[in-house]
Amino acid sequence: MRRYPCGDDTRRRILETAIELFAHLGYPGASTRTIAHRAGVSLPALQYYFGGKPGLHRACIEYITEDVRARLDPPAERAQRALADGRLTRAQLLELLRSLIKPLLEGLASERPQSWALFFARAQIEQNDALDAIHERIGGRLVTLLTEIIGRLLGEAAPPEPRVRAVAIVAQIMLVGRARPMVLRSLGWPDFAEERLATLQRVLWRSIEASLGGP
Amino acid sequence: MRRYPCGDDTRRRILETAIELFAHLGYPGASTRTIAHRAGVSLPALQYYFGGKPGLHRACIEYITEDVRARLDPPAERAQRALADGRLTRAQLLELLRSLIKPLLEGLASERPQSWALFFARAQIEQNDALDAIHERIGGRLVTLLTEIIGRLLGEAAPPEPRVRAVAIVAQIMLVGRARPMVLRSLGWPDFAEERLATLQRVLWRSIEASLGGP
DNA sequence: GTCTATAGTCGGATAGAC
DNA sequence: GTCTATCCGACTATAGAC
Repeated sequence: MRRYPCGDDTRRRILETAIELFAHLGYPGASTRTIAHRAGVSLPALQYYFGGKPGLHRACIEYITEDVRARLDPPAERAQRALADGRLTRAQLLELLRSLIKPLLEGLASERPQSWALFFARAQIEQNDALDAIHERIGGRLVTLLTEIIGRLLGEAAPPEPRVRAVAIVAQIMLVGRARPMVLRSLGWPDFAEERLATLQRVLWRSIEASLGGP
Repeated sequence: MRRYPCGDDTRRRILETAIELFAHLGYPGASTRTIAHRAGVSLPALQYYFGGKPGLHRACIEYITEDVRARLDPPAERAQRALADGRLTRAQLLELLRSLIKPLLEGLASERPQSWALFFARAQIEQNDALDAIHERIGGRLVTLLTEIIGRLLGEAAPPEPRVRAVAIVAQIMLVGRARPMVLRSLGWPDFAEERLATLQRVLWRSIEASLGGP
């Protein structure tokens, strides 16, 4: 773990600016000049802190995944313990499911200006390292947990079914972050302001619950 | 409607090459040089046929959306007529829903090499014209139809609910095309070869059906 | 109509002063 | 450690020959 004596918050500022610009302009479109300018540092500072453009991008991935992982970890551990403990009622299983889904939806939809979700979406399409990092730190564990819960909710079901359903549920939630403009257009909404987000959350949850056999 | 006396299939070849490269390298990453080279034409030919890089990209969008629209039109019109005709049983409504969803899934997942889906995904994030074209020619009508069908299936439900659910269903299906690498990794599948695609299709449909109250 | 050659712009990276 | 000034490569677009 390196220390950045004089530049710890400079580093932060560069990272957040870079995420914003990578998200809005794409990796090739966001020039190091623009990033440096908007972050209020000189061009060689990027070289100094991150070794170059690819290094900066990797650092952005780390910065984001680390944050999301931290937010997702507590409910994930709680769920894991509960599942290990033994028999759970249907209501308890649904509650576990909900506790895992809720922070994901909130985190993707409202917490950060939306740049994170866009960065996410772009990285997933453009870069392979990003995919690895996301899957390793977030996606893999989440899907495994959801699969376990769904498997119990569905009772006996052929092996791939719970996993496919878990992925489909994550997809429904991710769509808020990833396909935001398309979704807003289709819904005729201007944004995901609080009440609308709450509506979306409620409807999605009702749909998921129903797809698993109802409450 | 313009004619391209000597270059109609040249135009086609350029378009398909361009889609492939835009999809894999992104708009800024796919240089006109590379596109021209891979298509077996000279650099100025792109200028001649499409007026420049932006024009070429617009033409790609048109080429794809026109194809998808053509494939989606027959079931959409059939559904529209059926809905106008009057009372439909639950089974009939579900069958309509399925007839709209099926070509979408097949088209996105298998028909074209996957480049189309990637092009789609990129364009949706990067370009606004693409979003307009897609919504106008495909998404808007599809979501409206699904909303109508779902509204009837759900009986009385608050206004936004059927529409939100329609969008969520489209999202689940789109995920096959858009987040393909992520989905494959999460499922531990190498590809969407026939049996696996069929499994996916079956599970998704069962889940959708259940979320709307079962068969 | 289709090509070769080139102009003009902008990108990432670095050398060297402070 | 952080800056200014600069290099070199790659891109789009166009001018003009055939």
